[in-house]
Amino acid sequence: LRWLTCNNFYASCERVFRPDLAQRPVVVLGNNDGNIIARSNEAKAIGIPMGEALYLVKQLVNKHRIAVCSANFALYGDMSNRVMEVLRRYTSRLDVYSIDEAFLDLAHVPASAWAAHATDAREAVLRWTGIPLSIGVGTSKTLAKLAAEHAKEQPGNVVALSSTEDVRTLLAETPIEEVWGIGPSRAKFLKAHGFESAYDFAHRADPRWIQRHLTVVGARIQLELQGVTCLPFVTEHPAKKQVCCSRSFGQPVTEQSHLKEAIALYASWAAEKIRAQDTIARAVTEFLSTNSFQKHQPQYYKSATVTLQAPTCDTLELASAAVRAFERIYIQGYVYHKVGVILTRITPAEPRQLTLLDAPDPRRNELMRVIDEINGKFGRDTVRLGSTGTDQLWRMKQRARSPRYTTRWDEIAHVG
DNA sequence: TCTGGGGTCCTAGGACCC
DNA sequence: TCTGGGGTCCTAGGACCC
Repeated sequence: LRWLTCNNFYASCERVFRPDLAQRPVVVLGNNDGNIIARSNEAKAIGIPMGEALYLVKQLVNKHRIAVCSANFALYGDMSNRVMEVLRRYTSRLDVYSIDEAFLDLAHVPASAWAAHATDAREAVLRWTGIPLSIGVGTSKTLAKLAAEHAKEQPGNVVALSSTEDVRTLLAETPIEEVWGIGPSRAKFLKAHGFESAYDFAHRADPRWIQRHLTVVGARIQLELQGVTCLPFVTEHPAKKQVCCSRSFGQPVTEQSHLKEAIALYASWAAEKIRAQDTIARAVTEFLSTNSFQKHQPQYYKSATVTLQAPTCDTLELASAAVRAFERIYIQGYVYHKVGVILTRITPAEPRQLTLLDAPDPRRNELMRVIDEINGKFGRDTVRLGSTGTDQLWRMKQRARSPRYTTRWDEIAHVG
């Protein structure tokens, strides 16, 4: 098994089309340009913390001439697809874990050739996409991932755990909280019982005791660290069981009509997502909240769920259900910061459970198909519900988004 | 002035079925 | 004296991931 991680993926994507950024530290901001969600190595070295609010590090940004980019997920998603396509040449089975990580099945490669094979793949991806990778090789997903993390600091960015001695050394120098699946809560618990390193956990902890206190999840992590595969290799990802669309507003919102516009828009996006995976949803949850960072202001968070008579992927039905849920929980007088729509109880579009009394209108399916086709061709929201508003003053801010170089003809890179 | 947006899995408990 | 032994579906909350 081999684990791959793209290095500082979002920052690397920005650099592919902006060679002038190669010599400068780069940070990428989350939606609304609020906080930092990706940093180049140089930005990390300067001491910009992950997740930090931009305004709190403004002085460092100015002092070191750090390039600041708004998030451009259309670009990152497309670059990710390109990286994965190159990787498919180096394995018969690819498990795409996230936008910037994947597992390759290396069953056909002997341990002695792991490092050379990984270096070949790394060079091909760099040459053909411009994206640098770190690669770790191990006999379980958890070990491969640990090796890849370690590879970020090694020259060549490749680490192969080819012998039990390699594994033992790496585990011994890895603090328990750096193991995949051990978060703050489990790390605290394990340390309180004297297990400080990944090695302690893998070889000194009693499996029955782990099962009792950390459930089967903890038991699997321990076996994985011992080199025993417990996590499945996933080449076909099943449809999402839950789909969420939410954004914080570009400015504080008090008008009920503006909240409804945002809810209708997010419900429309969520509906598009479930149609894209050929599914329908039966339950619609709507939530709204004030800004929890504004501690002096009155706070309110609430969610409500509407269950539909029959599951659907129809934008009009889902948007209307979301607004109904909203009307049950909305209270006038608060300054709102965010709303979101979550679709659950998702099932395949066929076979479909109908209601006893209403026959579905086939024209609605056709309408959705046409809307998706138009928006796919001419860009998101080219056709949308009137209830999503006209001026949309509440929309998020993105002051410095790079062009969508690879997915929009009118934003393609110019040379010369 | 200013603080992201998505997901998954596991367990326990309730309601219900034969 | 004694009162079964399996299941499913759903939800909420916790923990974790990128």
